[in-house]
Amino acid sequence: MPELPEVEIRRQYLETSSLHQIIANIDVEDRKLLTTDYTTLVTTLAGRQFISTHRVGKNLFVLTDSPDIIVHMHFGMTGDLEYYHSSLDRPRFARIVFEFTNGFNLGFLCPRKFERVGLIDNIDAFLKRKKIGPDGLAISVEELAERIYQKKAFIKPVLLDQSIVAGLGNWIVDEVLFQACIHPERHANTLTNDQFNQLHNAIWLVLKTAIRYEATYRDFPNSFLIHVREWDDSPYDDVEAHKFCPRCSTRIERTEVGGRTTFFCPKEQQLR
DNA sequence: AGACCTGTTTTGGT
DNA sequence: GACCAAAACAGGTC
Repeated sequence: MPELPEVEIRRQYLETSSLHQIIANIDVEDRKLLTTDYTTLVTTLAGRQFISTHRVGKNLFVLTDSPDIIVHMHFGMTGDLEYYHSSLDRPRFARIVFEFTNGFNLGFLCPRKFERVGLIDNIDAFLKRKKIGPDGLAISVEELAERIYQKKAFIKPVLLDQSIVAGLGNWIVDEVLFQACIHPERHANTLTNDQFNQLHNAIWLVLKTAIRYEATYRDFPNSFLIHVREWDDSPYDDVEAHKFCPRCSTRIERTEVGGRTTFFCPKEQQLR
């Protein structure tokens, strides 16, 4: 699921594959995926080239050779990028394709159509309008504490809220709370200073680890909770082994918090 | 008013 | 073949 680490990897991918090539056309299979009118998108971008990238949370911005023409990409839950040459190699679900004059293409893959692409003219204005908070890797402990401290809701939905801190999705929040030993239903305004520090460290650890392993979950350290998720292609034969806490061997609980599937260790992540 | 919570959207994989 | 997963936003409640 493209959360901050996956979007960072896609950013690096786009940066190494698709800069400094002139855009000839954009092929769009389903216009619902666009947040900008199709004709405007094509006429604005034709003849231009991508020159750099920027990421905030799960949002990828691709800057062009015109300062106020920026492509915004959001990868939804299954979005991906693939750079390819021949149209015969067009990947499945490449519903938006940036065609370059050199014959290469950048495909934006959208299997579930939860993805969005559009033009913006100013990144800061966009972030403000969308109420996107500081990036998970850029936020300081003080800033994090300040923002969480005033919320009364459960800590899990608070961490999922992109206006508090940007880039954390469902599995990352579970992992962060596990690493910080905080119960997902702990009320945000009851956290101690120690816990804010643990939370900040955990966010850093989880995001950095995910980026280092290019978000390939099975490669993550054994100390990670993520291995209990069934969609982790287990490298081990005994799938049952993954249903237990990697630190204390207690059976991991699966519940719903704020309408989202939640995994946690009932022994190490207790309320109060 | 504002904080919080729930429902809807979308489709492929199981 | 029904059901689940996900993020963001709309709409609801108190």
